[in-house]
Amino acid sequence: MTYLLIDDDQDICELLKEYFEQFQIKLHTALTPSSGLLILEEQEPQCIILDVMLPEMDGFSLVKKIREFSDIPIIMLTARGDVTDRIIGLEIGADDYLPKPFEPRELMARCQSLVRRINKETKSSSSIRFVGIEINTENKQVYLDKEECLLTSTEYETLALLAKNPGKVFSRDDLLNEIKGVNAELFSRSIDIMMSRLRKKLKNEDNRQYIQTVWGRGYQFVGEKE
Amino acid sequence: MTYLLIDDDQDICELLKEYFEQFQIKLHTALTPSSGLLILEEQEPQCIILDVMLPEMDGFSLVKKIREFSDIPIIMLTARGDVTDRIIGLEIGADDYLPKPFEPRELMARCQSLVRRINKETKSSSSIRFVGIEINTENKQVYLDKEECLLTSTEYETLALLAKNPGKVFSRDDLLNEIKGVNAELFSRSIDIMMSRLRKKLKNEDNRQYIQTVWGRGYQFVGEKE
DNA sequence: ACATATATGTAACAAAGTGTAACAGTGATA
DNA sequence: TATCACTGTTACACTTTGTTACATATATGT
Repeated sequence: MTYLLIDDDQDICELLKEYFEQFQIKLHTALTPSSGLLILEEQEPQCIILDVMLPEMDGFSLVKKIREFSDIPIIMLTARGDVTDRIIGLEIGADDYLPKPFEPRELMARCQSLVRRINKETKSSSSIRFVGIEINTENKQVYLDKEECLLTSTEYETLALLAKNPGKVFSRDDLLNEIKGVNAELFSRSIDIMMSRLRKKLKNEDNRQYIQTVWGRGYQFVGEKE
Repeated sequence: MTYLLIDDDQDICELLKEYFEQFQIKLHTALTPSSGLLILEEQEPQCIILDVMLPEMDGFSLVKKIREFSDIPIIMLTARGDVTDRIIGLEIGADDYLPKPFEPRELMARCQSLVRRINKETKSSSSIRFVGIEINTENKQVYLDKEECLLTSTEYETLALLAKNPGKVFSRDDLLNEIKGVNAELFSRSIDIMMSRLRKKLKNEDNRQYIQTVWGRGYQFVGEKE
């Protein structure tokens, strides 16, 4: 678990860092929005805690900026009693707020509640599900419209890798490295052949295409979330 | 939009019912947990607002009960300043709380924030829709008057980029950078050709032009919102 | 109005990337 | 050994994309 706190009060940063550590949560802290954005990119935290009053840029603008590229849960720290602040924050895209001063325990509870909810929505169980397909990563079986679909191990690994990152484009290199482990020869068509075989097996009645070619770049998984 | 309020204070129920109506939100109200559960089953609201103090059964037990069969967003109304109440609520599975007394506008903002988040996570609007065209960004398919329109990956990416920013003009540079990633050579006509091909494929019966040339500057998407 | 320079639309061609059938090699198993 | 499932190679057809070339459209100066 990694969270990010953006607050210009060094004392609060230190305090919360220690408090969160007790619960095995790594709390990265940033005193300015710009350094916060950097950490956000590098560490990919599960949750952001944000003070409304910040140097450089106020908290609302920062929320807007983050929302341009990420759906990460955001909790804002506002001045007590300032209702409009809280409403604006929520309307802009924050997920929660906490009036200052607050108890660390409450902040923790709110973070965990948010993160739990998001995690449940996204991954949760050991199955990756999209409309018409279920990929059980535990016993490595694939179901097409509830029908079991028999894949070879390579086919399964490839599909699972793609489906874990829907929309992400994997080059043939990436795939060879991820699946075969080593960097095999690049001028091989083996990936193409495997994709062809995989696609043939994944044909269901809707004629849905789960694996899509991105010309000149590789392959990607596409599917509608259930 | 349908929400459910469970509160034994008849006045608050009436007040909020009227307030929410202004925003085209149907607020069902229940004075007791048992009747609340009934409504929950029948109406399938998108969000539940719950008073902590209730007859029959306290709010926390009710949250637990609801959580046994549903992940619906729950907002709890607590007595002001009672931190433990709020923490317990969150830990048990509520998604948010609001201390009494509260402003209706804030309650509304919190509800909408929660519902928006859930909808984004699950299904809902992963499609960009305009009159006569639908761009499903999840499975990357385009429909013209409900008819599937087969685009190549470059064509799709270009269309999606333009349609995500209707009215915004993209220069050929912008497009090359966004689609190809790098800043390819500028004196190429490849974008023009692709637009030509894309336009040809996007011809529907109305002869609507979704992609418009902005002379000397680039291209933009135009479409009527449904 | 006209000429000129510059932008854009698109057909036709060329180059590169991809799909897949058919065959071949590999290793496991009986 | 024979069999079988799995994976990779070759070969060829097809798709996607970019280039050239020319027609057309727009802006600007005289």
